[in-house]
Amino acid sequence: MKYNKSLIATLREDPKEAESKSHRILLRGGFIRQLASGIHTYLPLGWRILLKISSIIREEMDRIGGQELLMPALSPKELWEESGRWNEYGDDMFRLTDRKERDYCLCPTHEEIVADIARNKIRSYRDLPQIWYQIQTKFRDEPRPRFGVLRSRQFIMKDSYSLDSDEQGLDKSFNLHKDAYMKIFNRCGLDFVIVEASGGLMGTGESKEFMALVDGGEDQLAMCEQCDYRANIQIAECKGEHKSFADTAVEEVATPEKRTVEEVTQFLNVSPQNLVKSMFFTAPNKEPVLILIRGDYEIREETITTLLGHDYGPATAEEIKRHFGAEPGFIGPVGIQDLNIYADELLHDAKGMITGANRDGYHIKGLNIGRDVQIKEFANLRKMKIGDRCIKCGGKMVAQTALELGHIFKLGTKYSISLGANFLDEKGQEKPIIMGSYGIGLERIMACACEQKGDERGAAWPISLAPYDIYVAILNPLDKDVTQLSDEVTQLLTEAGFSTIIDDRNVSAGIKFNDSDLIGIPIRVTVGPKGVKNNLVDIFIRETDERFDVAKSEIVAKCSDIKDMLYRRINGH
RNA sequence: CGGGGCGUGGCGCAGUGGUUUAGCGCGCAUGGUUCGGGACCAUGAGGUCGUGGGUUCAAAUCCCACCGCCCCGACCA
Repeated sequence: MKYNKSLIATLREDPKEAESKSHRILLRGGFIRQLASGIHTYLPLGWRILLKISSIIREEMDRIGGQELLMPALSPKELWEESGRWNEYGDDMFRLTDRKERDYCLCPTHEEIVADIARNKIRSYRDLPQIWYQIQTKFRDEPRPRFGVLRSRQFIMKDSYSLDSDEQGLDKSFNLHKDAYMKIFNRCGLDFVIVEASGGLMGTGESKEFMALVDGGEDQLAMCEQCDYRANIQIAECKGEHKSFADTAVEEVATPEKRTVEEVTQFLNVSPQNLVKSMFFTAPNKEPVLILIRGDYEIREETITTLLGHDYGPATAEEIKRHFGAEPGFIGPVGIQDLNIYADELLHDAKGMITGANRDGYHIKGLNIGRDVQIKEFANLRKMKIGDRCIKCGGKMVAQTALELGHIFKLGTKYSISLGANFLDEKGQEKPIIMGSYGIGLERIMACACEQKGDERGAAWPISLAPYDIYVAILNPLDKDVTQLSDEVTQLLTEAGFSTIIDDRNVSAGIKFNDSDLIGIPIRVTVGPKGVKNNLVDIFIRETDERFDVAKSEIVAKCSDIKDMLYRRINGH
């Protein structure tokens, strides 16, 4: 590949829209180009990286028996109505209408389509298990695309689906994927951890996320300092301390305009632990509920989903006023008869608490949960705070930002039941297929490699992902001796199986060096007038900053050694 | 959706009512001199100043509306 005629366009200055490290590198290096918010072109360099990633994924998916297929990106509404997700997905789903006024979506994921294939093709337990996968473009109308390719509205995903006849089969498929994913991310040269995760819209079964530790990632991980407990902070559980105060009678106290925990604690000169937050949750066509959390905690929304279902959300101020006769900030559980009340387990037996009085401008003191409130269920409803104790070992919990690379779910029968994807078991009984769903974000692997391996000079691709193995810098392409040597060198390297990009531009040396650093090609071979007299070239390793003078006859051997060394570094994980 | 910022040749920016042809750096084109960490000289091409409306003798510049993009938050496989 000759640079001179290529569609490689590096930018001399940082594009102003890029703030995160990976976004800056990808844009400056000419790997991607934005077309609209959250929508990108993958330019030749970026696309070659994505192709490298794809082939690693293919190899590992094929190794666990996955069969590649390609489902359409466009899907009719009916399938999504069968599963209920036509409504559940809401504004995150791109929708469109055809000329006959039929509704379609651009698929954000493909469980429905898989279930549809399965209900037609799978008849018997003898047809199971199956693993189907595709590498395909997904569409999600994210409320806020950001960080370039990290959260975008159109992105490439490897999604696979397992079909099994029983739970043991699902466990096996799940673990096969877990192992394959570890191999994939290791081969891509990334540092990652596996954490407990939330299923979100996918379902409520077991799920794990593959998280890359990066500064400024979108997700937060909760990690125990002592043991190996790691979880997405959204679902991390923790041990908390029970607190109780003096057991007194309920008493109203004026708290004019004091609505938030902070305002009330300051006004009454108490600690947040002394407060009970009352949160009103509603869902369309379902009974609203009241959730009680101690003042020093936030609600763990995952619990709402698992406890109540994900159509529940915080009520509007209007709904609160209508139900409680008071404004948000002044509502409480006392005297509430018509609602199911759930309380965090730390409030069990709590006495002498402060909460809203259901009267504007007033709170009540002396709340005794056991005495004054009818609790339907106590549960762990609170979000972990840094410094809480580990649920497993009691160690101290810390937080770290991370980037989600992949996610594996045990779906169970959610989609097979709603879409009627059944099979006949050994006894001739009809049963729903047990499904799993597994995703990897390809662009995220690319961006993550920039975050973890890149530096102020630009990208430094792991050899397994690099768009080219070797950057041949021709320092003076007008010098016949130099071009003759570089032609010979390039031919030797190509014949030895290296992919090369040849910088034959008639520009100054500094530009070539800087571009090769920015583009992040692992090995650079410099052919210039200095070495040409002695048939010497300069070989430079981007990742380690090592430099060697090498005779023409040794170039291929040296580059092979370096390539092997770079692969060993990756596998040394 | 709330808060903040930005929109001027390909990129980064200046200009914020009146030297009538809107500037600067980079890039691009042509010719020449250079050539080991972002060279130099000369000549040249390229802009409905996001869009629409308004104010004014006069608008990139002031006012209104809309659109787009970025950041923080909300939300989120």
